[in-house]
Amino acid sequence: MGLTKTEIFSDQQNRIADLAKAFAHPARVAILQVLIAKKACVCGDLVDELPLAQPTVSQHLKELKRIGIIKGEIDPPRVCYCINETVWEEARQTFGTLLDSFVPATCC
Amino acid sequence: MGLTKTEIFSDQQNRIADLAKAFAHPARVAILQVLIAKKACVCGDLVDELPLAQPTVSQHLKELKRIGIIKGEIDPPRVCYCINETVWEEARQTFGTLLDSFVPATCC
DNA sequence: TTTATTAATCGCAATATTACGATAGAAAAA
DNA sequence: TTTTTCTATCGTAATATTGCGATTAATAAA
Repeated sequence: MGLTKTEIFSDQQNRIADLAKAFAHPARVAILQVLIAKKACVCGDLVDELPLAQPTVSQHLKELKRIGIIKGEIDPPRVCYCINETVWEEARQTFGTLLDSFVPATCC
Repeated sequence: MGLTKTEIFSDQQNRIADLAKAFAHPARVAILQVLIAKKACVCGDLVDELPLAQPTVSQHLKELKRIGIIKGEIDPPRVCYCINETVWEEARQTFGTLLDSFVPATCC
């Protein structure tokens, strides 16, 4: 089917999954790392930094914007992208809480 | 194409992406949460806990095993799944480091 | 106005993912 | 041995994702 049954999971579970998608592709990881490294926001130099075609980069940027973890400021003819501090913090909290919720115990 | 060009990204970037995939689907988030909640490892009750068919759950478990974040001990006819402490810690470190690497600055 | 520059979008092709019914396999229980 | 129980795998269908060439849109520059 390829259709995730989002309606049968909690909002929290769906949000975690969405936030994780921001990091679930190496190109998006690379994009985020570049945005972090260049403290100021990088514009279309992203295309130069990455071994991907411009439309492909643009598509990943769109996905990251959909998730909310980056934002783009239009400064024609360029667009300036940067990390969305609020959502980044949400991700930090979310994954922090989730990853800290496991307490090792004797198991299998 | 649908084919991620893994070879053009670093091992680190590919590993981050893979670890993120463990959390990038609400069903897998749910599975991991169940495994954490039942301190001991849960067997096939996962199917009862989740609103998904048994083959679907099995497929998600396979993906989680591929990533390494869970392990399954065969105890016929059951299989006992649990969090792989080592890989979970790797994820904690990985996402911790990544998410802490962003320092807010004046931007767009 | 014409020409660059930059980035989004369209359209397509290829592959991946998600889901599940049906089936198979493996071992315990009857 | 037959049956039951549990889980993996197969096969299939539907949708999603990834990637890119070509095009478009928007603005600045010439």
